[in-house]
Amino acid sequence: MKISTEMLKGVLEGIVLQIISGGETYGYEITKELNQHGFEDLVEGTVYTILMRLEKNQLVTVEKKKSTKGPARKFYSLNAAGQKTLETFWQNWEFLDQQMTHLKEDNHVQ
Amino acid sequence: MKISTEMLKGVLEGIVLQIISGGETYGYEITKELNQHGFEDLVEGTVYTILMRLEKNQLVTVEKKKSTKGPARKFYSLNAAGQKTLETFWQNWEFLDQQMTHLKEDNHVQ
DNA sequence: GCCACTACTTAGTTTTACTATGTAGTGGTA
DNA sequence: TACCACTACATAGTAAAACTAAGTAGTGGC
Repeated sequence: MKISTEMLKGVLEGIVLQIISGGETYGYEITKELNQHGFEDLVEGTVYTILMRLEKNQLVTVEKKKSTKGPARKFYSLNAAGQKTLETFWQNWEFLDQQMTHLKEDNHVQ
Repeated sequence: MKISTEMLKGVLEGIVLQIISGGETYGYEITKELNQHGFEDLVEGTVYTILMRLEKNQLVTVEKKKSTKGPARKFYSLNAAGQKTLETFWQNWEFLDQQMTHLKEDNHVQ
């Protein structure tokens, strides 16, 4: 099973924030992690554009570190604004989740 | 609480399908119903574009009926393809929901 | 006659993710 | 040492979906 790409809009940014909140990480690793957790078709390009957006919106701090396996990695961490945004994201998600549950149950005629 | 608009992309079409599956209805009514169920900021224009997409994609049948309160209403019903799409939508939603739950629990460091 | 409410339509914009491609560093191996 | 696989980041252009904003039109009440 894979997730329809349109359904991810507005959710993917929160997902990436959540992963970063679990500990300093970088784009390539985030992509691999998501690929192994249901987001099979997600490619690097998508993750990098999100990371750049997060940086532009000042939700993360970035630190470049050398790797033994390739080019230098850009490690991302959440700052206070990022934490706040993440909390708001989960509140929104939970609210939407509730509405969807109601919608399905209330409206289920059959 | 209102739902962030970006989070709705790809979800709203399923929501509208679900509402129609509960019984023949029309755009204006769907809008009002959603406005009263957490989707406060949703406006008619958005619903109508979705309805036209559903019609274009042949997921619904349309019947025009006179109203005593204004212009004629366009009543929508799901056809077989619409039912199928709705089922797939809920499967996708549930899968995403599960992934989100895992993501939040597995990754929750604090 | 005007207004509120009902009801549908649509052109243009914004946001977000995808497609596709490119650049570059490291280590293994033939 | 030349090549390849893998690691790692960047970005221009496109597509999809919802929003903004404005319009048209019918009905009944005051």
